[in-house]
Amino acid sequence: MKPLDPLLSTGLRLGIMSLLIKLESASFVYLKKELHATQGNLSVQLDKLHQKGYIQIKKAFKGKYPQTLCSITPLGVVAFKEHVQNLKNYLHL
Amino acid sequence: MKPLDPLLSTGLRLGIMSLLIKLESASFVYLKKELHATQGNLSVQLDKLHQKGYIQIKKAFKGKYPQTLCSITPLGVVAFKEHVQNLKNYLHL
DNA sequence: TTATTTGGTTTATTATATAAACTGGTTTAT
DNA sequence: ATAAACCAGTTTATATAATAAACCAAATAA
Repeated sequence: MKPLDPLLSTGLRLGIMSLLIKLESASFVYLKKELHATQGNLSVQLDKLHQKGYIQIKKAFKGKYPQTLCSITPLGVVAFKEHVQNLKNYLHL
Repeated sequence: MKPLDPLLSTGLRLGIMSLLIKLESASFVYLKKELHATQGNLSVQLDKLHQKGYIQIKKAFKGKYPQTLCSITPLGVVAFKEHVQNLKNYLHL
């Protein structure tokens, strides 16, 4: 039984990665609504994923409002897929 | 996306449940070796699973040494299976 | 113009995980 | 017989993480 990546073990961070691997890009606001997350928590968890190089963050403006756009990195894709493979051993799938 | 059960999100606790749902009974020592866990950590995590009613703990003696035997409860089985179903949405399985 | 809303970040609090130290007893070596 | 090492854990302390609360800056509405 291989140890699991703690960065992908919490619901919120796994949710972020789960969405980003499908969508390839999502805004802060979208993630917040989709994952029922608070702003503060989402901000912090995005930061952690970013610091580990799992996601990329681009800041821009949508009209007059700021917008934070997130996308998964190649490293993030690998980490997510490995995590899924690993989890299968735990879940008996 | 339903929120995930935090009690089943960490590697060690998920590992414990994963083994117990297969074996229906395992000793402290066996779990420790199988999951590469420290005694202290394993002790604490078993307690948490027990307090939530996910596992049962029996203390006995094996020869002259004490032995802690763990088994999953019906509630634990349900929780584990629901967690697996939930996770599938995150993992795209 | 002063509230309220949007889109966040930062800081503080709470909870969690892990490691270190301790307990209680057994076996082995001296 | 006594000390040292080992077995099977628990308790406590410390480090890390998750969450909530407070804050910031600008835009819009009343």
